[in-house]
Amino acid sequence: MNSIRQRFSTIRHFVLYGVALALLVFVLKWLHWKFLITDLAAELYTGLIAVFFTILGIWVARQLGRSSSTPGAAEVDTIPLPPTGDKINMVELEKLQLSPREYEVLQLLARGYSNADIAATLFLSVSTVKTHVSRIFVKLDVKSRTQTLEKAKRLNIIE
Amino acid sequence: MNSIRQRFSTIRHFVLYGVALALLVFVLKWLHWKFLITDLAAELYTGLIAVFFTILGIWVARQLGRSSSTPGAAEVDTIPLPPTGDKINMVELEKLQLSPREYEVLQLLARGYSNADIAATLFLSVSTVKTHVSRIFVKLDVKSRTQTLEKAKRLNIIE
DNA sequence: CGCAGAATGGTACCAAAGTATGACACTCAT
DNA sequence: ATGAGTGTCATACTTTGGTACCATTCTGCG
Repeated sequence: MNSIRQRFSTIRHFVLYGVALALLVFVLKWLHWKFLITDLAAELYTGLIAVFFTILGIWVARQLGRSSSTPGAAEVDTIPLPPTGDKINMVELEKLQLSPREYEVLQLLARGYSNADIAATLFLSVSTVKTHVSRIFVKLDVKSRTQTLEKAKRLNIIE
Repeated sequence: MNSIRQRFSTIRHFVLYGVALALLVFVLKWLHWKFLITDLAAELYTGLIAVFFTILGIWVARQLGRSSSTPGAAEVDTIPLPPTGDKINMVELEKLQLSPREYEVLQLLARGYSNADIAATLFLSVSTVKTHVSRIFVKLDVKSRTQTLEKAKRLNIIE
């Protein structure tokens, strides 16, 4: 519950969601009108709705997935992590006191992402990524991203 | 694309996907017929398609989400993950055609060593280490040491 | 309300990583 | 002996990573 509230707590998210919904209604109305004119549009109608809602579903899943992958979030909202082989060491993870955002960055870091990659993925500036990464270094007591990877792998705090 | 293939590699996935598609076609056909009878069904038609594809989108996202990582280079791996335990995957290791010295460097690299660290450990100059590392990058098809670590971990070619 | 903490972003600067290219010596098999 | 492969090292250059310091905005809490 908290994580959902947290996700949509910023104004930006509300605006984005609103715009998306408005766009959806608009497209549906337009398609509906178009649909009444010619029968050929029926297939197009179906197809477009399918594509739109598939993308919407992906987006929803990603939104939910983000909040479910944060540490310290005691309650996970309905969506459990997909069956991963080895479990993440939550004990060690809690010890590090990483913020949710920092853990997100850490996960991308562990996949070999560059700062620019992380920035692009999370829609951040490189500056912000650097800030997060630096804080991660302090909390993990390491001096480089390769050491971070090694330690994260050793502590088993990433999938 | 390859990650998708990887996801659908098991027979169970094929069966599930086939059943889902068959069900979809059936429902669509039925709804289409129903639609010709009464105009009220149009809204239901749209709604059901929307719900179905939203769920499909969520499913797709969750299938792709946890394993597909596309850093800047946008290169995809064809290698199926070997479910080996702790032993080093000699098969993959041989494929890479790393020279003995290169493998030595790789092992230190995987421990989070900097180029200077590696040079000091192996009694080499930093230049030499850089050369080795560059060749490792080419053979592993990566662009940075963090990507190297990630891939080496995934291929299970280091301890 | 005011404050702490999280998240974001910026500038400036230095260190490290990475690329490109060339060179030299050694081994080993054809 | 010749060429391929390896290992070594160098210079010059570009890119990325990392640190330090500061500012702004938003949220949660007492």
